[in-house]
Amino acid sequence: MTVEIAEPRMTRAALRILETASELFYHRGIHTVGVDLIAAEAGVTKKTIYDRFGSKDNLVAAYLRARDRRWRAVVDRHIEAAAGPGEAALAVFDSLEEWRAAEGTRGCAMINARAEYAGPDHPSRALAADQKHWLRDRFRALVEAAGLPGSADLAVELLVLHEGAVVMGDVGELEDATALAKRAAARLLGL
Amino acid sequence: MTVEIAEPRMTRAALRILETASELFYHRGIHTVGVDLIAAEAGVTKKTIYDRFGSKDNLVAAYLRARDRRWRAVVDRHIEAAAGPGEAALAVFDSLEEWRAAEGTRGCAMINARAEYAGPDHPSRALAADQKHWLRDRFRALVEAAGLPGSADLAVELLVLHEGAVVMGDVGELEDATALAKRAAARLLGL
DNA sequence: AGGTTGATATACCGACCTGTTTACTTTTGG
DNA sequence: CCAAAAGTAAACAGGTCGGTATATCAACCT
Repeated sequence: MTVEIAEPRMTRAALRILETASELFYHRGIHTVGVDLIAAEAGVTKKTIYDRFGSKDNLVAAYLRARDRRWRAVVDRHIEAAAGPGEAALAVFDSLEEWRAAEGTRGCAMINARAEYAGPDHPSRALAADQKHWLRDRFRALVEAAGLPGSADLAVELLVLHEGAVVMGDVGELEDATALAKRAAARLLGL
Repeated sequence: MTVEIAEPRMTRAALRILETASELFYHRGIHTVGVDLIAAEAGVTKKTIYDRFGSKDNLVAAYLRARDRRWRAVVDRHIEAAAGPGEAALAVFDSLEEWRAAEGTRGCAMINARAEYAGPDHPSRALAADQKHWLRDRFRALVEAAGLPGSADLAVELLVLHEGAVVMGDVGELEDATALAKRAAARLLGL
């Protein structure tokens, strides 16, 4: 159930558009950021945006997809750098801290996009499901490799902890939520 | 740090407005629901809405506040019905299932509102912080009453689990996420 | 009885937002 | 070298949305 969207031709201007749109969308929300603002901020005309991306919706989808790709790369890097499968599962929580330090603390872009576009047809729905399933499968593979029983359930538990940490890192000034989530994950894994 | 908003006079029409607005806001998102739609759906004119609530922002704040009150009542009922403090902490996860069965599965209204209104001044920010702090404090009191050490950290861990369960109950077709979160909470509590 | 209050009905305004169009200039690759 | 592709510039179209104005009607409470 992978999600496919027609990839626009990524010219230099298109890259600049995507970068600034990503910044604006994530930090200010999608519906509050107009195409005109993106054009002005990227030093580009609206025509170029519509020539490259066709519609704001397509630009939003491209933003979510690109961000997802970058995030998965960060997670994978932390997993591969870990000493063993158990440590790798915990390292995912470290990747969250690194990701947040670099990207900001406005929660999960997928979840936020879902909140803005409630309809069942918007790409953000499928993209978010994809992303969460991907992380759950990563957790499951690691838990299995660690030789722990009940890997399917345990993977979902880790996923829930992770998503909770993502949310609570934004709301309510609980900066140590991620560290505590990691500690809780370790106890759940018996480490 | 409680949040105060001028309470509008809750006439019968105002109640109908608030009810239908709550339904629409939660299930379709806030910015996609126009004031005209709310008026039509509630069988009320726009003037009545503005006479009662003054602005859409005020209506949104009233929606979030009312929903928060109802939710806290459900949680408290489950806590009070539990046999002991440990069971009460776990019962919060049962209250989530009841709440979701009655209200739907579009995640936390506060978090969703925060996603739509990114600005630091919007009431949803303070309201969400309030709500999460309230639940954390409930958890902390219960963990303390159960005589468990490290109650402050444990409370945050339970809160993270809870918020993760709220999110994952919506995204990614993981219906058992809440039950698994409860199981994980039990293990973290040593129950 | 009558004035205050709540509500209806309807038209309207200004701002904003997505998307298009036309005409012109720059870049770039075969 | 030159044509195709990419981008600039600026105006405009069509629609939506939050909010206001005016005039009218019905209920309620001293």
